[in-house]
Amino acid sequence: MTHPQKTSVILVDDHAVVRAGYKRYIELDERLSVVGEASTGEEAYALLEHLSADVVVMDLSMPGQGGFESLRRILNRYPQQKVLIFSMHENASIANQALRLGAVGYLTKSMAPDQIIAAIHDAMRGEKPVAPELKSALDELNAPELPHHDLLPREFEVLVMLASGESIDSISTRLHLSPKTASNYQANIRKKLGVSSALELQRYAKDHGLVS
Amino acid sequence: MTHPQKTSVILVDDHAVVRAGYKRYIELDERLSVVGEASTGEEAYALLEHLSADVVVMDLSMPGQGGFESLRRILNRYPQQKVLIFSMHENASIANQALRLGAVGYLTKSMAPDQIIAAIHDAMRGEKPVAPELKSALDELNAPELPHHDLLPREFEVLVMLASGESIDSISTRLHLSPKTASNYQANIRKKLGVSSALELQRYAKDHGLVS
DNA sequence: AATTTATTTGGGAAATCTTCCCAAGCCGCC
DNA sequence: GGCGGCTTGGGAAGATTTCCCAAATAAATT
Repeated sequence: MTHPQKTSVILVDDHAVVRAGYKRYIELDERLSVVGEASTGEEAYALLEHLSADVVVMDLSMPGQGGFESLRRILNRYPQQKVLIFSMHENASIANQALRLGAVGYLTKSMAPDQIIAAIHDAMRGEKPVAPELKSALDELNAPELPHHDLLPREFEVLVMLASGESIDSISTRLHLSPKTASNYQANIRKKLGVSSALELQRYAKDHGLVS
Repeated sequence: MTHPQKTSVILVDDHAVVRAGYKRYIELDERLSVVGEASTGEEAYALLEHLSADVVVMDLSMPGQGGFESLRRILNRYPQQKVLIFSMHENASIANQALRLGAVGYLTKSMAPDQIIAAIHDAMRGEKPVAPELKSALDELNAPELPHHDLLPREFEVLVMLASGESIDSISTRLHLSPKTASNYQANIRKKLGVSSALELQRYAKDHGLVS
């Protein structure tokens, strides 16, 4: 029997040298073919206007929020597009954000090349391949009983500001609160999360994907 | 005239798919040949016992301090070895640390493939190729009038501990100081660096490559 | 050797921040 | 209307930070 038709793939990675490696491996599988390449999210977005592909395999190489922003825009315009993130970052909270945005899977560099190929086929079959070393961390991250889930809305807001380095004074000004109130929020947040310093709080927020 | 002999290269990167890309590009240049590959620093170190190469091209892909540690060990054992760092991180302070450790150059993923090839030849010629977008930042970083250059030795030590998240208490214990003294150091450090909170201090240290 | 100079160490006192407890105002809900 | 949860901040105690200063030690200079 002749197999139906090849799965088409677009590669997005700002590293030409890396794309060459992906391509070599992907094309070792005769059921796959790389039909396009892009070196930035914007380029990928533009490319999709002219060219459709079954799967977009894309790095999230993160100069700031860049990778996420592109993912958001692509999925906004082409909600059915299967986008597989293939990131350098083995970070559950980044993976979590990407999957929430609608990526169909999240792979990491530490996976063996054939696992990556397998993941592309999995995605075509409707599965949501995730790097095995992130599976448990992801479940953990989405567990409903995490400490920060019972922060009050306002507390959460303050938490994010604190974790991104803002001072009590700046927060109280921006939120039109008395420094006293902001400080009280901080104390409550720290108690609920079980941390005792600004740096621990920042680490908590980073680990749980509340700030980048 | 027949050219002398090929420049031999060992590739070190924990991403098989990336190594494939490097290799493809490097071998497009007939004056270069990839004589070995390794997927970890340890492997590279072991490989060098059996195999010598003109240049080791190595990622610093940083699970913790891993990349630096390997670089340190390799250069300790083979001080003449030319090691070219080819990192994903366009971060001047990381580059700075690597170069101080004795790497012969620092390239980044955003460089064009032919610049990378050129850099390998540069290194063979005794030059120290550095990614152009990092040049100025590196000069900046090594400028002698940076605030942290006039910290006292002990202050510097405390700075590093503070920046990596240790509390005053933990520092005073580990350093056999009174909490009072540690706290005084903190105040002096903050004044000299012109920061006013733990997070700002951490950011300063990160930006200047004092901690990772 | 004697003297300066820089560094390390911490106390005292005041200022500032944090914590803990509590209460008033507000909003939605039954 | 009354109850409950959220937001807002005061009061007071406690802890930390800051600033100033001084003794002890080490290093450098003459």
